[in-house]
Amino acid sequence: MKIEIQDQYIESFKEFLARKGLRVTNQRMAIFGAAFCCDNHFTAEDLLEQARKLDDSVSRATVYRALPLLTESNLIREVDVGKDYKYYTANKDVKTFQAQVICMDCEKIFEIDAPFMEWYGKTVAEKLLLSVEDQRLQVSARCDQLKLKGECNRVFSK
Amino acid sequence: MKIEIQDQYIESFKEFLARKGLRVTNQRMAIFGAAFCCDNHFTAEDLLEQARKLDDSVSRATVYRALPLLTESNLIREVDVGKDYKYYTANKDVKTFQAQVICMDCEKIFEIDAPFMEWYGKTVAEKLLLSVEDQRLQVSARCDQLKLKGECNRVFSK
DNA sequence: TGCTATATTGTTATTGAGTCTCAATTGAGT
DNA sequence: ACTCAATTGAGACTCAATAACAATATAGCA
Repeated sequence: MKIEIQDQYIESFKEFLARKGLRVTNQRMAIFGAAFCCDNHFTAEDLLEQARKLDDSVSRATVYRALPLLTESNLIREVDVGKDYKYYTANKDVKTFQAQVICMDCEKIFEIDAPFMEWYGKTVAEKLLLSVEDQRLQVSARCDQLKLKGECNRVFSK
Repeated sequence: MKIEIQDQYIESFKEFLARKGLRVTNQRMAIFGAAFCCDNHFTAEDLLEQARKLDDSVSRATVYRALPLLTESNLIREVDVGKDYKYYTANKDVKTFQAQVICMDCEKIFEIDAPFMEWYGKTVAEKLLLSVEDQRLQVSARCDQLKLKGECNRVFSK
Protein backbone atom coordinates (compact mmCIF):
# COMPACT_ATOMS: atom_id res chain seq x y z
CA MET A 1 0.00 0.00 0.00
CA LYS A 2 2.68 2.40 1.02
CA ILE A 3 4.61 1.34 -2.04
CA GLU A 4 1.73 2.25 -4.32
CA ILE A 5 1.60 5.74 -2.94
CA GLN A 6 5.31 6.05 -3.41
CA ASP A 7 5.02 4.78 -6.97
CA GLN A 8 2.58 7.55 -7.69
CA TYR A 9 5.15 10.09 -6.53
CA ILE A 10 7.91 8.36 -8.47
CA GLU A 11 5.79 8.59 -11.59
CA SER A 12 5.14 12.23 -10.88
CA PHE A 13 8.84 12.94 -10.49
CA LYS A 14 9.75 11.10 -13.67
CA GLU A 15 7.09 13.00 -15.56
CA PHE A 16 8.50 16.22 -14.24
CA LEU A 17 11.98 15.29 -15.40
CA ALA A 18 10.70 14.28 -18.83
CA ARG A 19 8.76 17.53 -19.18
CA LYS A 20 11.94 19.46 -18.47
CA GLY A 21 14.03 17.29 -20.78
CA LEU A 22 16.08 16.01 -17.85
CA ARG A 23 17.42 12.53 -17.39
CA VAL A 24 16.33 9.93 -14.89
CA THR A 25 19.52 9.02 -13.06
CA ASN A 26 20.23 6.68 -10.18
CA GLN A 27 21.43 9.55 -8.05
CA ARG A 28 18.35 11.65 -8.64
CA MET A 29 16.09 8.73 -7.83
CA ALA A 30 18.07 7.89 -4.70
CA ILE A 31 17.74 11.46 -3.50
CA PHE A 32 14.07 11.47 -4.35
CA GLY A 33 13.60 8.17 -2.51
CA ALA A 34 15.45 9.42 0.54
CA ALA A 35 13.28 12.52 0.68
CA PHE A 36 10.14 10.40 0.66
CA CYS A 37 11.17 7.62 2.99
CA CYS A 38 12.14 9.90 5.82
CA ASP A 39 9.11 11.06 7.73
CA ASN A 40 10.42 14.17 9.35
CA HIS A 41 11.86 17.41 8.20
CA PHE A 42 15.37 17.15 6.91
CA THR A 43 18.34 19.30 5.96
CA ALA A 44 20.40 18.95 2.81
CA GLU A 45 22.97 17.11 4.90
CA ASP A 46 20.36 14.69 6.27
CA LEU A 47 19.22 14.05 2.74
CA LEU A 48 22.75 13.31 1.58
CA GLU A 49 23.20 10.79 4.37
CA GLN A 50 19.91 9.03 3.61
CA ALA A 51 20.42 9.07 -0.14
CA ARG A 52 23.83 7.45 0.26
CA LYS A 53 22.15 4.48 1.90
CA LEU A 54 20.31 3.96 -1.37
CA ASP A 55 23.22 4.83 -3.64
CA ASP A 56 26.57 5.42 -2.01
CA SER A 57 27.89 7.32 -5.01
CA VAL A 58 25.61 10.29 -4.32
CA SER A 59 27.63 13.42 -3.69
CA ARG A 60 26.83 16.58 -1.80
CA ALA A 61 26.81 18.64 -4.99
CA THR A 62 24.24 16.37 -6.57
CA VAL A 63 21.98 16.71 -3.56
CA TYR A 64 22.15 20.47 -3.84
CA ARG A 65 21.48 20.18 -7.55
CA ALA A 66 18.47 17.94 -6.98
CA LEU A 67 16.82 20.04 -4.29
CA PRO A 68 15.60 22.79 -6.65
CA LEU A 69 14.15 20.12 -8.92
CA LEU A 70 12.24 18.54 -6.06
CA THR A 71 10.87 21.85 -4.87
CA GLU A 72 10.07 23.02 -8.39
CA SER A 73 8.17 19.84 -9.05
CA ASN A 74 6.29 20.48 -5.83
CA LEU A 75 7.25 17.11 -4.36
CA ILE A 76 9.01 18.68 -1.42
CA ARG A 77 8.95 22.15 0.02
CA GLU A 78 11.26 24.39 1.98
CA VAL A 79 10.57 24.96 5.62
CA ASP A 80 12.43 27.99 6.82
CA VAL A 81 13.06 27.92 10.55
CA GLY A 82 15.19 31.04 10.75
CA LYS A 83 18.43 29.09 11.01
CA ASP A 84 21.45 29.48 8.78
CA TYR A 85 20.54 26.36 6.86
CA LYS A 86 17.33 25.22 5.26
CA TYR A 87 14.91 22.46 6.14
CA TYR A 88 12.79 20.55 3.68
CA THR A 89 9.86 18.20 3.95
CA ALA A 90 8.06 15.93 1.52
CA ASN A 91 4.66 17.08 0.31
CA LYS A 92 2.76 13.99 1.31
CA ASP A 93 -0.97 14.22 1.85
CA VAL A 94 -0.97 17.91 2.49
CA LYS A 95 -4.53 19.05 1.95
CA THR A 96 -4.64 22.40 3.66
CA PHE A 97 -2.31 25.25 4.36
CA GLN A 98 -0.10 24.45 7.31
CA ALA A 99 1.57 26.68 9.85
CA GLN A 100 4.92 25.60 11.26
CA VAL A 101 5.53 25.65 14.98
CA ILE A 102 9.26 25.47 15.60
CA CYS A 103 11.10 24.85 18.80
CA MET A 104 13.82 27.48 18.84
CA ASP A 105 16.08 25.24 20.94
CA CYS A 106 15.85 21.69 19.62
CA GLU A 107 14.50 22.66 16.17
CA LYS A 108 11.69 20.17 16.30
CA ILE A 109 8.97 21.17 13.88
CA PHE A 110 5.23 20.66 14.24
CA GLU A 111 2.96 21.34 11.33
CA ILE A 112 -0.56 22.33 12.17
CA ASP A 113 -3.47 22.93 9.88
CA ALA A 114 -4.26 26.57 9.32
CA PRO A 115 -6.89 26.47 6.58
CA PHE A 116 -7.88 30.03 7.34
CA MET A 117 -4.60 31.21 5.92
CA GLU A 118 -5.59 30.35 2.42
CA TRP A 119 -8.41 32.84 2.59
CA TYR A 120 -6.08 35.32 4.19
CA GLY A 121 -3.63 35.00 1.32
CA LYS A 122 -6.30 35.95 -1.15
CA THR A 123 -7.19 39.00 0.88
CA VAL A 124 -3.57 40.07 0.92
CA ALA A 125 -3.35 39.50 -2.80
CA GLU A 126 -6.34 41.70 -3.52
CA LYS A 127 -4.92 44.42 -1.35
CA LEU A 128 -1.66 44.50 -3.30
CA LEU A 129 -3.13 43.76 -6.72
CA LEU A 130 -1.02 40.69 -7.26
CA SER A 131 -1.33 36.97 -6.99
CA VAL A 132 0.42 35.23 -4.16
CA GLU A 133 2.92 32.55 -5.09
CA ASP A 134 3.48 31.18 -1.65
CA GLN A 135 2.91 32.01 1.96
CA ARG A 136 4.22 30.75 5.25
CA LEU A 137 3.08 31.18 8.79
CA GLN A 138 5.81 30.39 11.25
CA VAL A 139 5.32 30.29 14.97
CA SER A 140 8.32 30.20 17.28
CA ALA A 141 8.21 28.57 20.69
CA ARG A 142 10.66 27.54 23.33
CA CYS A 143 11.58 24.00 24.09
CA ASP A 144 10.93 24.25 27.81
CA GLN A 145 7.36 24.86 26.82
CA LEU A 146 7.26 21.96 24.39
CA LYS A 147 8.85 19.81 27.08
CA LEU A 148 5.60 20.03 28.99
CA LYS A 149 4.11 17.96 26.21
CA GLY A 150 6.99 15.49 26.37
CA GLU A 151 7.83 16.14 22.76
CA CYS A 152 11.20 17.78 22.99
CA ASN A 153 14.25 15.93 21.76
CA ARG A 154 16.86 17.94 23.49
CA VAL A 155 18.50 17.36 26.84
CA PHE A 156 19.35 20.56 28.60
CA SER A 157 22.44 21.12 30.64
CA LYS A 158 21.40 24.55 31.66
CA MET B 1 10.60 66.77 14.69
CA LYS B 2 12.32 63.76 13.21
CA ILE B 3 15.25 64.38 15.49
CA GLU B 4 13.02 64.29 18.54
CA ILE B 5 11.73 60.90 17.62
CA GLN B 6 15.23 59.68 17.08
CA ASP B 7 16.28 61.08 20.45
CA GLN B 8 13.59 59.05 22.06
CA TYR B 9 15.02 55.92 20.48
CA ILE B 10 18.54 56.94 21.43
CA GLU B 11 17.44 57.30 25.01
CA SER B 12 15.74 53.96 24.85
CA PHE B 13 18.91 52.31 23.53
CA LYS B 14 21.10 53.93 26.17
CA GLU B 15 18.73 52.79 28.87
CA PHE B 16 18.88 49.29 27.52
CA LEU B 17 22.68 49.33 27.59
CA ALA B 18 22.70 50.70 31.13
CA ARG B 19 20.24 48.07 32.31
CA LYS B 20 22.52 45.37 30.92
CA GLY B 21 25.63 46.99 32.35
CA LEU B 22 26.98 47.62 28.86
CA ARG B 23 28.91 50.65 27.74
CA VAL B 24 27.83 53.40 25.40
CA THR B 25 30.50 53.40 22.71
CA ASN B 26 30.92 55.42 19.56
CA GLN B 27 30.71 52.29 17.46
CA ARG B 28 27.50 51.08 19.03
CA MET B 29 25.90 54.47 18.62
CA ALA B 30 27.04 54.71 15.01
CA ILE B 31 25.51 51.32 14.28
CA PHE B 32 22.35 52.28 16.10
CA GLY B 33 22.19 55.57 14.17
CA ALA B 34 22.72 53.81 10.87
CA ALA B 35 19.91 51.39 11.59
CA PHE B 36 17.52 54.24 12.29
CA CYS B 37 18.49 56.64 9.54
CA CYS B 38 17.98 54.13 6.76
CA ASP B 39 14.34 53.75 5.88
CA ASN B 40 14.33 50.38 4.25
CA HIS B 41 15.22 46.89 5.23
CA PHE B 42 18.92 46.28 5.48
CA THR B 43 21.41 43.46 5.75
CA ALA B 44 24.31 43.32 8.17
CA GLU B 45 26.54 44.38 5.32
CA ASP B 46 24.34 47.37 4.51
CA LEU B 47 24.46 48.35 8.15
CA LEU B 48 28.24 48.14 8.21
CA GLU B 49 28.46 50.41 5.21
CA GLN B 50 26.07 52.98 6.68
CA ALA B 51 27.63 52.86 10.13
CA ARG B 52 31.05 53.53 8.66
CA LYS B 53 29.76 56.82 7.30
CA LEU B 54 29.13 57.85 10.88
CA ASP B 55 32.28 56.29 12.32
CA ASP B 56 34.75 54.82 9.89
CA SER B 57 36.37 52.69 12.56
CA VAL B 58 33.34 50.41 12.79
CA SER B 59 34.27 46.84 11.94
CA ARG B 60 32.24 43.96 10.65
CA ALA B 61 32.60 42.05 13.91
CA THR B 62 31.21 44.95 15.89
CA VAL B 63 28.19 45.17 13.65
CA TYR B 64 27.49 41.49 14.20
CA ARG B 65 28.01 41.99 17.91
CA ALA B 66 25.62 44.94 17.99
CA LEU B 67 22.80 43.29 16.07
CA PRO B 68 21.68 40.97 18.90
CA LEU B 69 21.63 43.98 21.24
CA LEU B 70 19.43 45.94 18.88
CA THR B 71 17.03 43.07 18.41
CA GLU B 72 17.01 42.20 22.10
CA SER B 73 16.20 45.79 22.97
CA ASN B 74 13.38 45.60 20.47
CA LEU B 75 14.65 48.57 18.49
CA ILE B 76 15.06 46.56 15.33
CA ARG B 77 13.77 43.18 14.29
CA GLU B 78 14.79 40.40 11.98
CA VAL B 79 12.95 39.99 8.73
CA ASP B 80 13.56 36.56 7.32
CA VAL B 81 13.03 36.43 3.58
CA GLY B 82 14.18 32.87 3.02
CA LYS B 83 17.55 33.94 1.70
CA ASP B 84 20.92 32.78 3.00
CA TYR B 85 21.40 36.06 4.84
CA LYS B 86 19.22 38.01 7.21
CA TYR B 87 17.39 41.28 6.79
CA TYR B 88 16.63 43.71 9.58
CA THR B 89 14.40 46.72 9.93
CA ALA B 90 13.98 49.43 12.56
CA ASN B 91 10.91 49.15 14.75
CA LYS B 92 9.55 52.58 14.03
CA ASP B 93 5.85 53.20 14.61
CA VAL B 94 4.87 49.58 14.36
CA LYS B 95 1.53 49.25 16.04
CA THR B 96 0.14 46.00 14.70
CA PHE B 97 1.40 42.65 13.55
CA GLN B 98 2.74 42.92 10.02
CA ALA B 99 2.99 40.40 7.23
CA GLN B 100 5.92 40.63 4.85
CA VAL B 101 5.39 40.54 1.13
CA ILE B 102 8.68 39.77 -0.54
CA CYS B 103 9.62 40.01 -4.18
CA MET B 104 11.40 36.76 -4.90
CA ASP B 105 13.48 38.41 -7.63
CA CYS B 106 14.58 41.83 -6.46
CA GLU B 107 14.07 41.17 -2.73
CA LYS B 108 12.06 44.29 -2.19
CA ILE B 109 9.99 43.97 0.95
CA PHE B 110 6.57 45.41 1.64
CA GLU B 111 5.16 45.27 5.13
CA ILE B 112 1.41 45.20 5.40
CA ASP B 113 -0.76 45.28 8.48
CA ALA B 114 -2.20 41.95 9.45
CA PRO B 115 -3.79 42.62 12.84
CA PHE B 116 -5.79 39.44 12.59
CA MET B 117 -2.64 37.43 13.03
CA GLU B 118 -2.32 38.39 16.64
CA TRP B 119 -5.58 36.71 17.39
CA TYR B 120 -4.54 33.76 15.29
CA GLY B 121 -1.36 33.33 17.27
CA LYS B 122 -3.31 32.99 20.47
CA THR B 123 -5.53 30.36 18.92
CA VAL B 124 -2.48 28.38 17.83
CA ALA B 125 -1.01 28.73 21.29
CA GLU B 126 -4.10 27.36 22.97
CA LYS B 127 -4.18 24.46 20.58
CA LEU B 128 -0.61 23.43 21.44
CA LEU B 129 -0.73 24.39 25.10
CA LEU B 130 2.15 26.78 24.87
CA SER B 131 2.72 30.47 24.58
CA VAL B 132 3.92 31.86 21.28
CA GLU B 133 7.20 33.76 21.34
CA ASP B 134 7.05 35.10 17.85
CA GLN B 135 5.22 34.59 14.61
CA ARG B 136 5.76 35.62 11.03
CA LEU B 137 3.55 35.61 8.01
CA GLN B 138 5.52 35.75 4.80
CA VAL B 139 4.00 36.13 1.39
CA SER B 140 6.10 35.54 -1.70
CA ALA B 141 5.42 37.24 -4.99
CA ARG B 142 7.19 37.67 -8.27
CA CYS B 143 8.71 40.87 -9.44
CA ASP B 144 6.93 40.87 -12.78
CA GLN B 145 3.77 41.16 -10.77
CA LEU B 146 5.13 43.92 -8.58
CA LYS B 147 6.34 45.63 -11.73
CA LEU B 148 2.75 46.31 -12.62
CA LYS B 149 2.69 48.61 -9.64
CA GLY B 150 5.93 50.25 -10.78
CA GLU B 151 7.59 49.34 -7.52
CA CYS B 152 10.18 46.86 -8.60
CA ASN B 153 13.84 47.85 -8.42
CA ARG B 154 15.21 45.27 -10.74
CA VAL B 155 15.86 45.43 -14.46
CA PHE B 156 15.31 42.13 -16.16
CA SER B 157 17.40 40.81 -18.98
CA LYS B 158 15.22 37.80 -19.45
C1' DT C 1 22.64 -4.24 -29.62
C1' DG C 2 26.22 -0.62 -30.11
C1' DC C 3 27.27 4.52 -31.08
C1' DT C 4 27.16 9.28 -30.18
C1' DA C 5 26.11 13.70 -28.40
C1' DT C 6 25.40 15.77 -24.33
C1' DA C 7 23.42 15.91 -19.73
C1' DT C 8 25.04 14.59 -15.35
C1' DT C 9 28.21 13.34 -12.10
C1' DG C 10 31.96 13.48 -8.19
C1' DT C 11 35.91 15.85 -6.77
C1' DT C 12 37.85 19.77 -5.39
C1' DA C 13 38.17 24.59 -4.92
C1' DT C 14 35.62 28.63 -3.82
C1' DT C 15 32.23 31.78 -2.08
C1' DG C 16 30.10 34.50 1.45
C1' DA C 17 27.56 35.27 5.76
C1' DG C 18 28.45 34.94 10.24
C1' DT C 19 31.54 33.69 14.43
C1' DC C 20 35.71 33.44 17.17
C1' DT C 21 40.30 34.78 19.05
C1' DC C 22 43.28 37.82 20.92
C1' DA C 23 46.16 41.66 21.65
C1' DA C 24 45.33 46.57 21.80
C1' DT C 25 42.24 50.17 23.22
C1' DT C 26 38.74 52.67 25.61
C1' DG C 27 35.00 54.00 28.82
C1' DA C 28 33.35 54.88 33.47
C1' DG C 29 33.69 54.77 38.25
C1' DT C 30 37.06 56.07 41.66
C1' DA D 1 44.31 61.14 36.11
C1' DC D 2 44.15 55.86 37.34
C1' DT D 3 42.63 51.40 36.90
C1' DC D 4 40.55 47.50 35.10
C1' DA D 5 37.08 45.18 32.86
C1' DA D 6 34.41 45.80 28.72
C1' DT D 7 35.01 46.59 23.99
C1' DT D 8 37.25 46.93 19.81
C1' DG D 9 39.43 45.78 14.92
C1' DA D 10 42.02 42.59 12.32
C1' DG D 11 42.15 38.51 10.59
C1' DA D 12 41.58 33.51 11.00
C1' DC D 13 38.01 30.40 10.90
C1' DT D 14 33.37 27.73 10.21
C1' DC D 15 30.05 25.88 7.50
C1' DA D 16 26.22 25.78 4.15
C1' DA D 17 25.90 26.33 -0.46
C1' DT D 18 27.83 27.00 -5.30
C1' DA D 19 31.01 26.72 -9.27
C1' DA D 20 34.51 24.61 -12.38
C1' DC D 21 35.90 20.88 -14.78
C1' DA D 22 37.31 16.42 -16.32
C1' DA D 23 35.23 11.82 -16.15
C1' DT D 24 31.00 9.18 -16.70
C1' DA D 25 26.38 7.65 -17.84
C1' DT D 26 21.98 8.32 -20.23
C1' DA D 27 18.63 8.39 -24.07
C1' DG D 28 17.79 8.59 -28.74
C1' DC D 29 19.04 6.54 -32.92
C1' DA D 30 21.13 3.22 -36.18
